[in-house]
Amino acid sequence: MKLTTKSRYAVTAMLDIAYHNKGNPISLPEIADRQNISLSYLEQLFSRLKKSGLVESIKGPGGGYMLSKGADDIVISEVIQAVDEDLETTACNGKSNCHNNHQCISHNLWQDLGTEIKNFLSDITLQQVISKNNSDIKEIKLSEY
Amino acid sequence: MKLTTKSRYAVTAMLDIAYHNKGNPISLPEIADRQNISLSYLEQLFSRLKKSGLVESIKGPGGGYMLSKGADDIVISEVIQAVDEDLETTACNGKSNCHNNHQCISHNLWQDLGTEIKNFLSDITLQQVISKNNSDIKEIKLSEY
DNA sequence: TAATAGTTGACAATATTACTGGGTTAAATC
DNA sequence: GATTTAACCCAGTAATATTGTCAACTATTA
Repeated sequence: MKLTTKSRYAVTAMLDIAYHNKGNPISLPEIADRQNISLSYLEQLFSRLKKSGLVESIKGPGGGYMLSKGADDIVISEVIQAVDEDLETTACNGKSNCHNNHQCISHNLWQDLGTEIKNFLSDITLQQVISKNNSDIKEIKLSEY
Repeated sequence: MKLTTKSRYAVTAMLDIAYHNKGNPISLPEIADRQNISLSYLEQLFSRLKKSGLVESIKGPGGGYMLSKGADDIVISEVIQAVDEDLETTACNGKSNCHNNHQCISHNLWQDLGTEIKNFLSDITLQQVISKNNSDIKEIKLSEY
């Protein structure tokens, strides 16, 4: 489970769709403008998101992308995995170049942590992030008065 | 808070030191061998880890690196930040190129999530990861008999 | 004191990844 | 049917990660 600007863009774009979705598809130029991500790059990301079955596309004017599941049915980790395709294998996974036990143990150390991070991101849906943000906004608005 | 192979190497190396530390310093060639990381790269990473005050070095034969604090006093997030130096600013942070509210909201969406991830990694110490792993090992050894 | 094992730093070279730009195809509207 | 809008595809460039090499410098040990 890597976590780079690439995955951030992907998650941000997915959040953008979930947030602005009113039943109609959202076009990439829209997202590119709102999120300051280059259109070309978004296209590449969405190519992967589509392959992973997270979004559906409609061509032509008025077209764009829609979530293929509900926003409360898509977790952050699957968005990240869709664009990263990283199997995250450590060098010592049953291979012969494992000299001793210590090496295996050290490798396991990270894997444990990696699993925890993944579990964490598997517990958060797009909808949860949006809802949390909306309540923050409400608080801000309230405090203005 | 980025999370790349680079930060994984740094965390793994720190875990390696914490795990093998018996009061004596651990040399980078040892770690490079155990973790299959190139020595050059480790040197670069530890240059940063030292600048951040996470490790201390002893030169000469028998030398190497030691944790400058206890393993239960070093959290994962500070290791990652030491090698990544990433301020992680979104494009719309009080800048003038924020066209509308929607853009700000979308940017905030990620920042909320990023904060949660960081908090999560700030709650885990090196020692916790190692202890968890040790108990796993005990279970494995028990099941062998 | 000489030799050795180790850290430290600088730098170049390469491999990988992030990102950009230009064209093609499909659908909708005029 | 021409034009527009948007997805889609492919090549190129820029940035970053990773490895390699060389040269000090430092402490240990013989």
